Amino acid sequence: MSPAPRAGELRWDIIELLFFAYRDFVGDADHELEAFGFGRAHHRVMHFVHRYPGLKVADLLDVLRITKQSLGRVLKQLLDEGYIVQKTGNNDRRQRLLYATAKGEALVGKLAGLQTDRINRAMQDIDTAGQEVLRQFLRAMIDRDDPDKVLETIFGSGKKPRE
Amino acid sequence: MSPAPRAGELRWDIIELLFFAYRDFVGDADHELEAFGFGRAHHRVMHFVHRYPGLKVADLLDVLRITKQSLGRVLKQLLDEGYIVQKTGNNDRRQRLLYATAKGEALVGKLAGLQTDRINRAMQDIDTAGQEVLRQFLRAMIDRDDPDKVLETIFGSGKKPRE
DNA sequence: AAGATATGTCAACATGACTGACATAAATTT
DNA sequence: AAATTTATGTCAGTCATGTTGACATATCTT
Repeated sequence: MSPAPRAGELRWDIIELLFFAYRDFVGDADHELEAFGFGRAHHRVMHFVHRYPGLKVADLLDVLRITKQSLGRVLKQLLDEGYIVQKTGNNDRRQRLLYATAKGEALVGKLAGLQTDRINRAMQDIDTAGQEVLRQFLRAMIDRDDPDKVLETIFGSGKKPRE
Repeated sequence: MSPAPRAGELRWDIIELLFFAYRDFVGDADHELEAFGFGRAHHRVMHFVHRYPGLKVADLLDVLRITKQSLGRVLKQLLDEGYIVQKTGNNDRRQRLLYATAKGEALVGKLAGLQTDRINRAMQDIDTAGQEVLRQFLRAMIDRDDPDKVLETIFGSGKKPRE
């Protein structure tokens, strides 16, 4: 009845640190995106298309976990403005494989640069072993049931999509 | 020894891990919130009111970095449904100090329990030193210029707001 | 008494989610 | 060959949560 759930056991500190850390982490990109008239949705699409060239629309929907209607608007803008191109699939001509253009790569790189600066700053006093603990933690925070194509790459072979 | 990236290299791996880890982390709460007809906005408000009892409305606006109009709708629902109560400030009777009710604490505790389960799972193979590295990293990811009242508490004295 | 501050509220609007329905082209199955 | 399924795109409407601007009220400060 009186729940008093597990008063001493709750990880309030980590929960809060994750909130603030992620807020400021995405804030770096948000600021820059304004200048382009884009939002977070555009960033996420650009990021994964750049990192996993030739991604199918269906794969992207899986990764982002949004509906095709929602993706449609954002993707259309990125196509119209020349940040992404589509190529018809070789085996299956219904598929539209997605690739970042040079313009798209430049944008994604700029945003990743800002976020990398923050990460490097936060890691500067952490040795190599500590950095590996960090990766281990972040990977273990991610659901592994029903992984999408990107997570399969991240977890499956350790093979990296780009250098 | 994973090669520490040379200057100029981008931290694609960490950027991506943060995206997926945070998505699944907040996903735990999102799912549960649906049953209450609430969203993330309600969760954030409940969390900080619970953790920092007697928080002023203005402080909450600072922490959440949203406008009072946006907060207003969410806060009104939480007040109407009895998850939060307001008390007039002692020194300054214009202030409305916010407190979680038992009902509110139960909800926040439940959500924190779900997230704590995930954190514990992710930390199970990490020793105490590693866990401290983790906290250090997350703290270093947060902007420290212009800290709000909550961040002052987190950074300022190390004094914890609750057990 | 006048002004500043803390809060609340009305109205309008933007973004990025959602559901449901339907269209087209291409692949697959019968 | 015809029927069905799949991959994608699109129209229309809704919802949640953010925004700006204007204004009201109570209370504190000067």
